[in-house]
Amino acid sequence: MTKARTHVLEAITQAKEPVSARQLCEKFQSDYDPATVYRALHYLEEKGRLDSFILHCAEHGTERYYVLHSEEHRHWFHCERCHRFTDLGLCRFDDLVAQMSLEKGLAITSHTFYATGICPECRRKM
Amino acid sequence: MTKARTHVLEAITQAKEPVSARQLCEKFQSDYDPATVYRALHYLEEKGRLDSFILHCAEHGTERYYVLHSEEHRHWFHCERCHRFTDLGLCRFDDLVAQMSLEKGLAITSHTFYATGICPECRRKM
DNA sequence: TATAATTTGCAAGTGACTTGCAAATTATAA
DNA sequence: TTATAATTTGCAAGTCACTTGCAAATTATA
Repeated sequence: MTKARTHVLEAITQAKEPVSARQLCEKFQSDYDPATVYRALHYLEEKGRLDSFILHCAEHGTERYYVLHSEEHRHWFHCERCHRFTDLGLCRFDDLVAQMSLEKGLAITSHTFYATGICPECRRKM
Repeated sequence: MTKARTHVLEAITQAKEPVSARQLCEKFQSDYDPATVYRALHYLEEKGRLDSFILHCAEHGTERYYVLHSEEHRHWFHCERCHRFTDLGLCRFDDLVAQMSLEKGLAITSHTFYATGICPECRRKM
């Protein structure tokens, strides 16, 4: 592991919620080139240390977010105000997805789910 | 309605499955500038005639897809081989989403769901 | 250590849009 | 129906989130 990769992994470990590539590029802008950050993310995901997903939000556009890899499949809520994520826990859609799969004869290998709205903290401030 | 907007809306109506902006730009490349196609899509969505969502697939990257607007919230399956969509029917996640919302005190205003894998036609050809 | 293999920074390139602006359409008024 | 006002279009350039080529700098292996 090189310094860049170690630092990127540490940043994501400490975040405890999904972090976008752009956030990491900003955080490390005085240490590493964006290309290095992106390459570190690819490397870490390829090595199974990170998971990622793409989410679109009106304010930040379409970005890829990274979390530490886990065997368990989780879903996230994204706050439209503060842009922080809330863990929605382990996936509870497996039965419904299996049912859809059966109904249409599909071989569903993965699914994407996320919820958006306002988190409790932001609601309090409204 | 101008000609461009009418033609874009017709193309989406005939497709009966989500169509990407890029597909429409290609279809109309000899008739309209891509900027016009994009502007027509914004106009039609703004006027409530279209709904859209963003989906990322390995082969086509991240693109916005458009369908005719409907009051009912539906979800789609995207085939990784032929890139066609299969309608998964009306949303069945409302109860689960409400439950997540309650558990975490979130004001969930929308959610995104899509499944990916191989459709029956592509599976037959494997 | 010396040498081989890998990674990094920089700059340029991509893909999916987005925007400024003048010309062409379309809508409204007379 | 035509004059005028408002909107839309095409073109070219710009933006944003990456991606890539290549030589220099690191890191790994002998």
